[in-house]
Amino acid sequence: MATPRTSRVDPLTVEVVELIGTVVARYHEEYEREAGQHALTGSQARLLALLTLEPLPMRQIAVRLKCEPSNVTGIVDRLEARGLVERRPDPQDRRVKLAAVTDEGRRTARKLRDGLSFAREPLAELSHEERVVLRDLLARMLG
Amino acid sequence: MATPRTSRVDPLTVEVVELIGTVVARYHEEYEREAGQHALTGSQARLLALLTLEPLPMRQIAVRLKCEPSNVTGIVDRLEARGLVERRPDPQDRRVKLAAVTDEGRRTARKLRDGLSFAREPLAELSHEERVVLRDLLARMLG
DNA sequence: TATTGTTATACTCTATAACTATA
DNA sequence: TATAGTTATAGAGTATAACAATA
Repeated sequence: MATPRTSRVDPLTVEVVELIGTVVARYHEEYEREAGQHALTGSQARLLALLTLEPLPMRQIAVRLKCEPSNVTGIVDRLEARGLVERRPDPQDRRVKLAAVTDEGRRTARKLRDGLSFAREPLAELSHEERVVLRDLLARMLG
Repeated sequence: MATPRTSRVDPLTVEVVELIGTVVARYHEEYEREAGQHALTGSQARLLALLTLEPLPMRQIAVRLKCEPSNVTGIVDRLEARGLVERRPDPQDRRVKLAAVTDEGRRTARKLRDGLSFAREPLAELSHEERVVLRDLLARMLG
C-alpha cells in the first residue's frame, strides 16, 4: 500500500493531463490580461461576453456564472456605471430586471475578443486535418 | 469594413476554440469545487500543490502564482493557521523565509489531487493511440 | 406563500505604497 | 543602497442571511 499515485497512472496519461493543465493556465492568463487591457476584471469580461449573446435576468446570470445572485448585483452595477451594460424592466414580470449590453459594451466586448490571440495563433500551427482530429478528440473527451 | 470577426475565421477553428474553452471552464470548476471540499480557496489549493514539489521563498511563490509578494503573506498565513504549511528560516539569507508543506499539508494535497476526476475520466474515453495523437497536437499547439 | 433582486455582512484575493530587517 | 517579507489600505469577487416588491 501507500503506492504513489503517479505509479498507478501511465506516463502518457500524466503527460496529456499536464498538457491540458498548461493549456488551461495559458488560456486563463491571457483572458485575465486582455480583460485588464480594457480595465475589466475577469468576471466583468465574462459577463459582458455572456450578455453579448442575449439580455438575461439577474437570476439567470447567476446560474450561468455559477455564483450567488447577490454577487451579480455588484458586477452589473460596475459595468452599468461604465455604460457597458444597462438594466431593463421585463414586461412579463415586474420582479425581473434584464441586463443587456449597450452599443458601447458591444464594442468593448468585440475588441476584447479580438485581442485573445491564444485562441487563434496556436491553432494556426495545425493543418485543417489536424484540427479535425483535435476537434473530435476534444469532443469525445467532453462527452 | 465592419465585417464580423466570425466570418474571418473558419467554422472548424471556431469549433475547436469553443471546445478548448469548455475544457478550460470544466477544469476550473472542478478544481474550485474540489478545493472547496477541503475548505480551501483556489489560490490556497494551487499554492499547496506548488509547495508539494519543494519549499519556496515567499518572493518565488509570488512569481509562480503571478501575483504581488504582499498577497503571498496572507495566503501562507491562512494555510499556516491550519497547519498545512510552515515558514522556515533560510540559512543562506536571514531575510528569506521558506514556505514548506507539513505532513498534514501533504496528505491534504494528495487527497485533493485524487479527487480531480476530470483530469482522468474523460481521457479514459480515449485509446492509447488517440492519447498519443492528442499529446502531440497539444504539444505543437503550445509550441 | 414563493420568487426576484437587493442590501448587509464577513472573508478572501488583488494591487499599491510604505515599513522592517537584513544584505 | 538594494532586497525580502510584511503591514496598511482600498477595490473586487464570493457566500450567507435578511429584506422589499411582485407574483
